[in-house]
Amino acid sequence: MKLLIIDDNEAVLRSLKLVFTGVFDHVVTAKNPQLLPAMLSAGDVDAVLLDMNFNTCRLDGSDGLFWLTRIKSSPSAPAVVLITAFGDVPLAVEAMKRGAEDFVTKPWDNDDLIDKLNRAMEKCRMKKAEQSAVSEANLYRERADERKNMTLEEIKADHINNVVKECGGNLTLAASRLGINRQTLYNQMKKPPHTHMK
Amino acid sequence: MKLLIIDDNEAVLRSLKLVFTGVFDHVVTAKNPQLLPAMLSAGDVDAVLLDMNFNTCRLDGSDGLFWLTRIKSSPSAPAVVLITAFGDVPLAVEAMKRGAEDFVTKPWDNDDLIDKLNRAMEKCRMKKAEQSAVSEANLYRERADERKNMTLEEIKADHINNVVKECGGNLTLAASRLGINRQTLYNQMKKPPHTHMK
DNA sequence: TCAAAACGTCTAATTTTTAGACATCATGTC
DNA sequence: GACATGATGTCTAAAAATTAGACGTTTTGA
Repeated sequence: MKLLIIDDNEAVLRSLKLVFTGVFDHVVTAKNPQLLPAMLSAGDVDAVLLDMNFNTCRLDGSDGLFWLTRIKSSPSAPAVVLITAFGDVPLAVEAMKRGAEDFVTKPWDNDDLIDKLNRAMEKCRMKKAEQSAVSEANLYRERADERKNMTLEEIKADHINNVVKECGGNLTLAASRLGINRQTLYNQMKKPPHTHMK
Repeated sequence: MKLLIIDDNEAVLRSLKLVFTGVFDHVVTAKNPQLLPAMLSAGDVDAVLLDMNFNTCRLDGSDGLFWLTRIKSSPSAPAVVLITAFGDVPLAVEAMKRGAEDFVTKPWDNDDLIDKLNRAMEKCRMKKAEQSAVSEANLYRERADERKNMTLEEIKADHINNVVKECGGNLTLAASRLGINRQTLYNQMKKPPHTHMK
């Protein structure tokens, strides 16, 4: 498990790092989010604990929202927990709308923060699992659409392939499952990909 | 468009109703959420504007969270926007986690609130559309699983049925699409549902 | 090591598919 | 309404595919 902690206050950074050392295998800290894209590109970050204010002129959290959106733009994005000293309700709501898993205010409680990070990662895993289930299901939908324009010969060849694969190459079993003669199965498999008879 | 407004303060209720009359076709108000399940059962509510505190002894919003969860337990749940005078960040975050589309604090701005309701409904529509797309795609996945255990004869019959349906019953066209002789298509369709040859 | 199962191949009988032809029926276009 | 175009239902005879069964060899698993 790898955690990225981004906060412009060095004392906070040290303190947070201490909290999470032992909880995460790797804890990486950074004083500003400029290097975030590079750090995420490796794809091995499981969670990001992100402060909302970096630009001392802007304490409205828009920096944090910007980087949150940036992090969450990837489908393999890590869990993101936002942390801020100047948090108000509208900011928290906006952050949640943009996909943050949690939003906490300083000062924080160590155990509570650990708990929130764990839950955030779990939630993020769930979201990803759901998303991949969706894309997988969509593949099936696309296949069904393609089937509509297939010739009977192609459908047969396709199904034969599937069943043979399912039977681990056992042609006798596959023929039995398909309800056809073993010889016929041989013939069908000997055919070149697209043979238009006559 | 139908809006449900739940708030224990009658003055607030009247005021909110005024705001949304003209924006929604129907605006129904209630002083407490006890009747919510009954009001939602008709299924014609598009949005709920829900106050977080009804029990005067408990101002932590737990009542609101309870009812939020209750409303969102149905797959056809309406959009929910929470409104509270005692809102803090943790409560707002928890509400968003539980599926609220938005969370606003009193006092409110009329135009802003209208805007938030509209966006909430749009968001809710998007969620539902996504959800129904998922279930539809899952149907296709199930069909593909069933196909695995089908006989070649059954697969052929199934595909023939689909293509014929696709061609609106035009057998000549269907035969052409299937890449088979018209006569053959007649023969296949004349077969009783399950004929195991010989 | 040994038996059961799978493989590859063959044959001859059976069944299916095919192209083509033909008259009839529906379609919609002028 | 007349007419052309395309779909339908049916037939034939040739071509092609499928079938059960058989046989020796190879794999597999106990």
